[in-house]
Amino acid sequence: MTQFWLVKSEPEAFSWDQQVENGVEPWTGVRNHGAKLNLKAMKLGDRAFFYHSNTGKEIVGVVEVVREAYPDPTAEKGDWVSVDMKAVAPMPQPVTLAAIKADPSLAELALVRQSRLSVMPVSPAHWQQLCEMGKWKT
DNA sequence: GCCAACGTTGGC
DNA sequence: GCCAACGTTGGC
Repeated sequence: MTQFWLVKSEPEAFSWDQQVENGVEPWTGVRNHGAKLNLKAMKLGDRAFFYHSNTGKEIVGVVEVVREAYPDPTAEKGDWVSVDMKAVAPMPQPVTLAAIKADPSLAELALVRQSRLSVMPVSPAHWQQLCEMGKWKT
């Protein structure tokens, strides 16, 4: 069964434009145990919102998992993992954090509740709602 | 094993 | 630039 996620990146470090340009890109550098567990739970074909933190603060696109968890090549020690993500398409209309926070039905979203978590699950209901807000065409 | 100090992330 | 949240480190 396909699951849904949200991954964050500071656009100064790695932006949606770079993801689109590269096509498939390893998602490395996660150094938080909660986020690591989420990476490990990702399956081929799962989709994730690509969120720009810090600058932008909005969901800008959708990516798909094309390789499941493997040891993070950028980790010098510890058993951190990476997955490979492929750009699917940009959000026709980016969904801002402000819009998410303004909607009471999204108050349970981990993005709102745990602002520091960089990889988090999104429930199917929330996924659908966020897609509608972003004018996502399925 | 507890807890204070400190560092990092991310929103404002 | 500030501050809240929270993870990590180190003394006891």
